[in-house]
Amino acid sequence: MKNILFDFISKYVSLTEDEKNALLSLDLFHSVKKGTVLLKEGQKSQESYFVLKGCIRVYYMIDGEEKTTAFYTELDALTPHRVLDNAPSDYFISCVEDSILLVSNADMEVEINSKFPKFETMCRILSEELLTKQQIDFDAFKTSSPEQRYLNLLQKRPDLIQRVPQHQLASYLGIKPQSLSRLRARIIEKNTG
Amino acid sequence: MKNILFDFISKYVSLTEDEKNALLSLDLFHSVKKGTVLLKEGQKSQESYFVLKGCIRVYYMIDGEEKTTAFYTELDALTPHRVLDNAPSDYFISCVEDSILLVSNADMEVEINSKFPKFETMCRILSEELLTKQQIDFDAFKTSSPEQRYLNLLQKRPDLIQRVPQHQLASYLGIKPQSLSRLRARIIEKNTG
DNA sequence: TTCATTTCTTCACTTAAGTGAACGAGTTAC
DNA sequence: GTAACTCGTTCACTTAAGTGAAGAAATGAA
Repeated sequence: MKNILFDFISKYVSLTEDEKNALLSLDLFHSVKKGTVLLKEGQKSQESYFVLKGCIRVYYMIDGEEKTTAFYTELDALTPHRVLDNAPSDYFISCVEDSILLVSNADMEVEINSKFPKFETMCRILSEELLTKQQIDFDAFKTSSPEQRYLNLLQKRPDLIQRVPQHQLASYLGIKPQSLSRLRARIIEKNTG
Repeated sequence: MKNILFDFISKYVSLTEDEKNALLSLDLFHSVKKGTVLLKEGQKSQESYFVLKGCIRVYYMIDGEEKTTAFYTELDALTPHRVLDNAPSDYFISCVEDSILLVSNADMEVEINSKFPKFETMCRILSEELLTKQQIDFDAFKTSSPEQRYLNLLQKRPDLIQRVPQHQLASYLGIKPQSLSRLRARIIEKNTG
């Protein structure tokens, strides 16, 4: 697990042994069971998550229905956006699979940033990358139909289709589970006959 | 115009007269006619835009159809995301109305940032704000139907509905102009009885 | 002004997603 | 082991968006 983390960081900044040890001393690693809810609607989100292994999910509860808006898998970082304005969350975060997460809170970030300015640099770069990815994903979603979104997902994140329940995948694509079933049948139909 | 800019900046950092003059000496202000295309698909985008007056629009050309993904109006900032990885743009930016824009390029930003570190601070805060807004908008889009999106737009940006052509608005909502007409008729029907 | 173009709406028809119900295949709990 | 639940699929029906055509209104250009 340590290696996964340090390999990831090394893409952005290089760390000394001291810095690595300082990071490890913070007790960042957490094992989380499938189904665990990390953040509930109404709570003030204090923590950021980095996925080392497994999958976590963001969803809203609207008219009694879950609406999934994002999945985070290996090497994805999730900083709840309400952290900034400190308003209570209007969504949930939960664990799709048994996962190993790196969990940090604001205090830890202040501590590590003050000791090692490198981390701030890395965070800035990461947040710019995130913004770019976000914009590209948003544009792709807006400019395509549910079927195109599904085919796109099949290309870009084929693992998700295997590891995530269909009804969560459906709402991520902006449709109902029944429609996803139909849509899949339609695609198979096209390719077979 | 100058005042609009400095009032905006003062929300983030306070500037000395020297700094204000340095900014003004850069010749940032540009008047742009309605219909002008600021960036074409295939070009490498070098410029960032800040809208002082008017409205600009981002759109993709897919199968010969324009798909509008964003409108930027007074006090909105648009930094084309491909700037970061320097790949050619896959979208267009054009002027919806006669507008007054603040246009900057990478060279200017380097110059002003090196002279006045305050600007870098402001840019970091702005980019965090932008990421948060983006995430909220994306979630709202994903979790709602075209009709809900239209009603939401009516609440949040009623001016857009007046100043933007319906067919651009329609593609922004993810539907065809005919469907937007129908949708509007349906809403009026409901409210009338 | 006049002609042409763009823009918006309406209509009839097609296609795909929403809804509610039902069923079988797993899973989980007791 | 069995009952309860979850999950995915299918079906029939409803609703809303896509499509192509047509026409009225507004806009722009010669």
